[in-house]
Amino acid sequence: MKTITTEDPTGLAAVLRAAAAQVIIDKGLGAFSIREVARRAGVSHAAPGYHFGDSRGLLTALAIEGFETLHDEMQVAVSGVVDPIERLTLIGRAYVRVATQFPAHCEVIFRSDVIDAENADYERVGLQAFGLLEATVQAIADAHNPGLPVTTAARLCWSAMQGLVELQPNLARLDELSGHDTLNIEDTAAAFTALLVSGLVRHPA
Amino acid sequence: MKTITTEDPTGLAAVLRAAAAQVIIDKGLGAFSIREVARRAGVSHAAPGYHFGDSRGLLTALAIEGFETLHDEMQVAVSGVVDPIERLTLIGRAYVRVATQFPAHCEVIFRSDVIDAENADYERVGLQAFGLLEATVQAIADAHNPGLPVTTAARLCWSAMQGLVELQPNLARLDELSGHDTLNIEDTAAAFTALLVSGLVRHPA
DNA sequence: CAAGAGCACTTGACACTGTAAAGAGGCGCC
DNA sequence: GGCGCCTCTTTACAGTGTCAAGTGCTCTTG
Repeated sequence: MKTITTEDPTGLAAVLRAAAAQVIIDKGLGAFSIREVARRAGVSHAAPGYHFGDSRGLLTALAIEGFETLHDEMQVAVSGVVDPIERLTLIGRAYVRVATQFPAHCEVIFRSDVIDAENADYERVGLQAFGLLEATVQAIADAHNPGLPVTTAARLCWSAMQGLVELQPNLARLDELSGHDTLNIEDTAAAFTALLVSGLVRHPA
Repeated sequence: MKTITTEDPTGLAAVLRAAAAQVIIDKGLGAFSIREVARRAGVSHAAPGYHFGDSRGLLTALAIEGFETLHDEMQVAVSGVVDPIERLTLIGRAYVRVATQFPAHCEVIFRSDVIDAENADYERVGLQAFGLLEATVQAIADAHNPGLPVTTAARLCWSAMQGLVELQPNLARLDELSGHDTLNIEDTAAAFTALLVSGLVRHPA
């Protein structure tokens, strides 16, 4: 289990990843610059190239770290919890929490225009993380709805959480314009999960 | 009603927008270059700067066009349909259809790192598009579930669709790896809507 | 212990980028 | 006719990604 290095990373590669994340946070992915990363790490402008090939390689490494953290945090969040619906809720919360805590990593995860989405490690950790979610949805199906199309449902849950993460700035702005105060993103995720579980339509009891 | 100019745009600004979209499609947003846009439009490299200020301005213009098209297409899709659930399904289909048809525009819509998300027109057309969705969810609540938290539900729907659009390449790759064939994205959107409406859990009848 | 090999970088170079400033040409209007 | 504006072009410059070559350092091997 390897997560994002937050304190005193050893090895230049880890230092560079951390610096890259910070650059994305400070200047945005659109203004990301590999030379700026090198500058912050206190090394020559070509050092990142040695470790990661090119900027795509560096960002891919970040995406992999992000997926790993996502998987680990979701795993930790559900440990000891048996009720599958509760597990799904905790997974959703963990998802958006990681996205909030490591915005740079999560911003890069699905941006196939700047990362190498066919990287073997990327695919492996991605599958691993998605597998965790799918197993939980499967457990819900087993317990409450045998006819549920599990794969589709799991993809819907993932889409909803990723969509929430992406839309978050716009939703916050929406709240700002309309006056009501913004709901915590983790609570929004929990509210989404509740709706996903029970549906938009009230069924006859 | 103004949509994306697909044939013979008049005026350099429109030509530049169209060229920009094509550059994003061909080289990806990560490799987007304003000079390349100018080259394709057959003008000097500084011409886009005159019309849009900087690259952020150009991409913001694209995002606005995207929101407008989204709104118009969703509107057209539901015209004449009264059943709110059917309307929601059609809106979802329209959403992913537009995203497929104009990938460059939709790729840029929520990327606040490369666009100016506080642009007044951007906010206006965004609100307009979201309003259409929210009204439909409200109609569902009125007809089938008065207790539904409409705003949250509408945001969930939007998140799910945007998430689907973003995850689409990964989902397709997932299918590829596991053998089954990929479902059409529009059909996936419809399946998502069906699940959103009825929920993950089967309720006692 | 000296020679070599390989690793982890640095230096230098090049083509390309975004953006600002100044220039140029055409057009309508007083 | 001259003036000013609108629309673009030219010129310039600092910054960028990436490649090739160079540099020191360590570790191995004879």
